[in-house]
Amino acid sequence: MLISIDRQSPRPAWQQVADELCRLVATGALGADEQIPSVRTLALELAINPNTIQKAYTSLEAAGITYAVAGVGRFVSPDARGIIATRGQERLAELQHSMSELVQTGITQEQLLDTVQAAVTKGGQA
Amino acid sequence: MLISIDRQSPRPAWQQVADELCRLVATGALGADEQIPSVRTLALELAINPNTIQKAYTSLEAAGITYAVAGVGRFVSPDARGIIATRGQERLAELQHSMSELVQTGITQEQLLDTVQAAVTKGGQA
Amino acid sequence: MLISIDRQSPRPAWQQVADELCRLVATGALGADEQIPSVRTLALELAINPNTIQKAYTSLEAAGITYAVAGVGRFVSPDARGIIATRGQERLAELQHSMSELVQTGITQEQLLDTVQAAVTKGGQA
Amino acid sequence: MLISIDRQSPRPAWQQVADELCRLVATGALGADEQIPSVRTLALELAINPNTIQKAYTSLEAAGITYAVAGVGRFVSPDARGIIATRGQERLAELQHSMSELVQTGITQEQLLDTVQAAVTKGGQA
DNA sequence: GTGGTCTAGACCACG
DNA sequence: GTGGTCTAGACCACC
Repeated sequence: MLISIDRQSPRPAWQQVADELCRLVATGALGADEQIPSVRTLALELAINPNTIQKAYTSLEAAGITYAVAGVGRFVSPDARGIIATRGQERLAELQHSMSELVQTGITQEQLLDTVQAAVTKGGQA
Repeated sequence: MLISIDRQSPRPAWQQVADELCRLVATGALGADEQIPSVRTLALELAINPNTIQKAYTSLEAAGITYAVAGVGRFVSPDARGIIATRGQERLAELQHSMSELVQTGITQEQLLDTVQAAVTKGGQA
Repeated sequence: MLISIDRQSPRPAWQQVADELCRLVATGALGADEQIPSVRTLALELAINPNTIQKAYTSLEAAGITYAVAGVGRFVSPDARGIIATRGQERLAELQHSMSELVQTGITQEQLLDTVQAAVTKGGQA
Repeated sequence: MLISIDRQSPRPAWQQVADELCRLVATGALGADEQIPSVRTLALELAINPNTIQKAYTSLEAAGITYAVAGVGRFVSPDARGIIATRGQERLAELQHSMSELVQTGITQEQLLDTVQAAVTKGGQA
């Protein structure tokens, strides 16, 4: 379970956990109906409070990305990838907003294109 | 002064105020050594507590973007634009990170380039 | 925690608190990633308003000397000592300026050297 | 009247004016019983509020460094240099305190001695 | 009038 | 429990 969180990040820990799980699903490391670690297990592994994992799992379930089977465990929803893809479109819209702000402060189109290029190269490798 | 803040936003009010001031400086609406509204004036105008404005102004001064003259007022620092430009570069690095994450979830390079195009168009008009 | 502030001093309380923390880091009493007292705890101990401590801590964080983990606490930044050392160099430059002014009013080099000697003796003991 | 003040300095303007006059007396540019500029004149020259000059002059008179002759003007006291020299001793004590603090943060005696050397050289030239 | 500091008390998110 | 934000109102120094 290649999950890691940054405790110094301003981003809440529970959100980082949820994001990481989404990433594993998006990259195919976690397939449909595959089981994800229990709250207790993941809490021990990441050395953070179980409540934090619980909150992350609750948000994932609310979004329809996972489903729980009482007494058995949690599993990746069949349509998880679709939901995550939709979220990606929303984040893209936010990115556009950030970029247009940067343009106003003097960032050129060329710099943005270079950044895209670097991001694609970096993201493709990983 | 063309400053407005969104009280619904999760972003702290004081940060929004600071951002708006930065924007005015970046776009050239506020030049070097130009006076900015007093704490009380802006507080009245935006209908928020003076301490919140004070916090915004303190952060700007800590960043070297403005300077205060006791009993007189606050002014835009001569090297404010340079500092803001530097910040832009840092935000660009963060954007790259976000983009590489999106690439992993299936966003294509073409979609990113379209987003850049839209952002430049939108940012250039404003 | 061996922190004490002088309420009579013209120096703001929040700055005194920040200075004391820096001193503890500089002397090694507080090591990297070590936790510092919570806002409320220190406020009770020093019998001043929590907001004043908060202001001190915010300034330390802005300077990169500490970092906060939401819901957990504040910790000494790994490069805190380096930052404090840099600040020391800046204060040294200010001291030089003060000294050259004193020289103009008739203070001799010998008197300055005696002062340095006394300061080193005093500072070394503490 | 080689007087200049720094409006961006955290040091109050009236104190800067008083300091500058002290400096002129200490260096001998202004001799005993010599007349100093009127409040109005100096205010115009420095382009600052007359009240500020007034405050500076009041503090100088309270310290016995100048004396006023009603309807005529203000003049340097005969014992002005002595008073300023005494003040220098007090500032020296403050400097010692600052230096001992710096020593605690890791500044070495050698660095301090170098600083003294530089200050003497710089102050002697001026 | 200006900025700066401090107090008191409230609310929220995070863990 | 932690830190972060916001409000309300007070006092001070400076110009």
